[in-house]
Amino acid sequence: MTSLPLHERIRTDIESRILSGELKPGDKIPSEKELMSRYGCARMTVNKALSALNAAGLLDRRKRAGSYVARPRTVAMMLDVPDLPTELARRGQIYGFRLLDRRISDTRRWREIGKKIGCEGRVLVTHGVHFADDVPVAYEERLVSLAAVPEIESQDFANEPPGSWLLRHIPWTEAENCIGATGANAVTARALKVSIGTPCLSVERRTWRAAECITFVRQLYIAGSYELIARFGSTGRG
Amino acid sequence: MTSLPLHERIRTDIESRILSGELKPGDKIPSEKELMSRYGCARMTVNKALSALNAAGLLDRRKRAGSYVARPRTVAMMLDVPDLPTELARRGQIYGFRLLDRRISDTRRWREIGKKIGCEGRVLVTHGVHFADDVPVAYEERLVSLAAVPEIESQDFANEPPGSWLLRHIPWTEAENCIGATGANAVTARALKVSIGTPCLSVERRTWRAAECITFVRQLYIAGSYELIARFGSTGRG
DNA sequence: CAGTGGTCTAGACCACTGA
DNA sequence: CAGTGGTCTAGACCACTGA
Repeated sequence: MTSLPLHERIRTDIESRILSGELKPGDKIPSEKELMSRYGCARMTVNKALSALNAAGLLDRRKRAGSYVARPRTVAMMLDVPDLPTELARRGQIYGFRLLDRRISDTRRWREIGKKIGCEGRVLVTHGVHFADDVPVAYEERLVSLAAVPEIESQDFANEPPGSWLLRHIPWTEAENCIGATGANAVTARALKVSIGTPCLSVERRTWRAAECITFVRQLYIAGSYELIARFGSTGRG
Repeated sequence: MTSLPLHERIRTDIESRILSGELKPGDKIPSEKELMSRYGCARMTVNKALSALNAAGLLDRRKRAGSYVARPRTVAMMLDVPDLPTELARRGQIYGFRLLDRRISDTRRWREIGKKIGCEGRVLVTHGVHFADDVPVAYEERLVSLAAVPEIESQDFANEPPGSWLLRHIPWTEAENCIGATGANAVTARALKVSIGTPCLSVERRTWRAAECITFVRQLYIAGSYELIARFGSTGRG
């Protein structure tokens, strides 16, 4: 039981009153001045605690009016998007990747490539299959902007799939995932060694670094082989 | 061009050097003392900027050693989990719900119910179908703990599906989603008016309020009818 | 106009930990 | 042991905005 810093104790104190329902949405929180005297500390310390609760979406703070318990919003959950090799290693399975196809395209010739990745220029296009213990689990199509990541042109992905290479080398600032379901088509069914129409979890992700698009990836996971976990909760401060 | 607070300017200044690649993973950031004199400000101001970058995962800070540009990590994304009626209204579609089945079970008799919801006692069990413009989009099985939500026993869900009723009445503090794909079975295929084996997006969610389990829901969305969006980015501070 | 939160200062003490 | 970051203080000025 290591003693928490004071601003953390103030934060969790108020947080637990909100989560327990003792403080309801719309209720007023005491002003910083009042909390100063209640906790016997400087205003900066109270401010740090309330600012954190504000950033976490639990409080609405307005000048002159004060701090109020926020109404619950359209809830956003934390979705863990692990690297597949890392995830399989955690499960004790052996990861493998087979590159099926690797070429360089140009969005000026192939319009649909530009639509997928969302930018113009030369693009590295790869297709491959992820394996767990030599059994196919996912088919992957990936586009990488060579304007943003010129170094990737010299990679052969013999030891490491493109996604893991990117994760290790290229910092990114924004990403968007689109998650759905689909049936395997002729190409993906053959690559995954399943029959056409087999249900698959589809994850499409676009990644940017400071407004410059880096990569688009579409992964198809055979139903049952892989699941995404999303959590919401006060315990999520790893 | 409203002038940003100083700590924000320091933050974005360093952030942009990291994102541009000028500062690479592992590079050392000047100490707070040095940044104080460089920006001509107090240490608290520099600290606020660096702490924010640390919280955002862009810096690793260690005592005595200093602050270093972090290696990009496996990142957790924000997953929007909207209420289905709300989401369809946003798209301009008419929402409908048909209750297929409603009964009360007890986990002491039906063990598999207790395993799903993760608690003991009397449980309201419903099955239903969500419609968009009178077309089925999702099949739903829901369990609600009557110990946690006794009021729900008197609801008939004629005007509102159980999920929306819960969202409006019961605050929750923790939730876990499990997202996968599956093929429709005989029961769900008939309810959704699709053929058996049709790919579906499966979303299972358990919800708790301060360690007390509230509800378990499993929804099957017909492939293509619904997608989940998850985002990550510095712009996500709505 | 008066109370609130946002920001900032110029100090301070401390725990930690790598040189 | 010396430099670093974590925390905290006791002030201050200010912009904002609802009573």
